[in-house]
Amino acid sequence: MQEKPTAAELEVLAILWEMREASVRQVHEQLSQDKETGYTTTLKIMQNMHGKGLVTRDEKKRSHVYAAAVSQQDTQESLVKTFIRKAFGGSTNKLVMQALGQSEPSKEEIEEIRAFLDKMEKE
Amino acid sequence: MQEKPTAAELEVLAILWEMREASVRQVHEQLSQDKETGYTTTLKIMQNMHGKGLVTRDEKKRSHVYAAAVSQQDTQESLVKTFIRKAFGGSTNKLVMQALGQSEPSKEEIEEIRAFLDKMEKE
DNA sequence: AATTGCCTACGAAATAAATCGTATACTATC
DNA sequence: GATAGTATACGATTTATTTCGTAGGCAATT
Repeated sequence: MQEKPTAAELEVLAILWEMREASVRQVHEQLSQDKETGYTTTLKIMQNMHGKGLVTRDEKKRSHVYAAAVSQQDTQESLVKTFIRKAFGGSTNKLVMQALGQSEPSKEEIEEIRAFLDKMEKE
Repeated sequence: MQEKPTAAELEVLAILWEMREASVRQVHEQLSQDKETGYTTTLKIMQNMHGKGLVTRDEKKRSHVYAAAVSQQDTQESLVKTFIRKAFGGSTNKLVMQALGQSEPSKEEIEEIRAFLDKMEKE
């Protein structure tokens, strides 16, 4: 089973899922649009992630090329599972209703959920 | 705005929301059903929470009586908001579908969500 | 009044996570 | 081949969180 990413690691994963692959420099440039942070901090986090197996890296080039080693799907699944357990006593429906209730969804978004429910029910 | 509870603090809050009010001893007995932990650890966490304003306490009795000072609703709202932003790039629908998709909801649970959507749409 | 048991307070240690300074290496260009 | 620019490695520091030992107080029982 994969190691659970920390908050900082998750930010890096989000960027890698988006870009498919990237150097530390590229990731850092993305990151620093949102927050003030040093280059070596980003580097260290990505090195840690490599140690944990959360990312792969290609060391052929001088500046290593990183890519996510865990899928967004699997990671989100694991995060949601933990979150439901810790914050909603294990009730998925409570989380879902809380989330929908506070988000003021548009008609289209509501329709999307309905369609999803219909599809689930068929299986 | 309320301080965001840490993981350990959230466990205590969950118990206080359930019990309405409780001594450290009572909370600790609940907690230690799930995990091995020392009494003074629970005590310290609850003292910290008092310092942060997450709980109130009545010191009249020798063993103080604690109660949650933040509502379950508000706390979950804030946790969900942060979680959607960090783990789902801000998309409530993605979270909702991920959660439903992995939970194998029963017919009743699906109906509950449908009813909730209907109700939301009316408002 | 001494003993026992349970309580709070408090500081400090242990653990986890994030941050960054500095050393060192590679590469292109002058 | 010296210099400038950019890379990685790595240890140390900082910050946040969790854990718990120990001291001192109060109250019931002997």
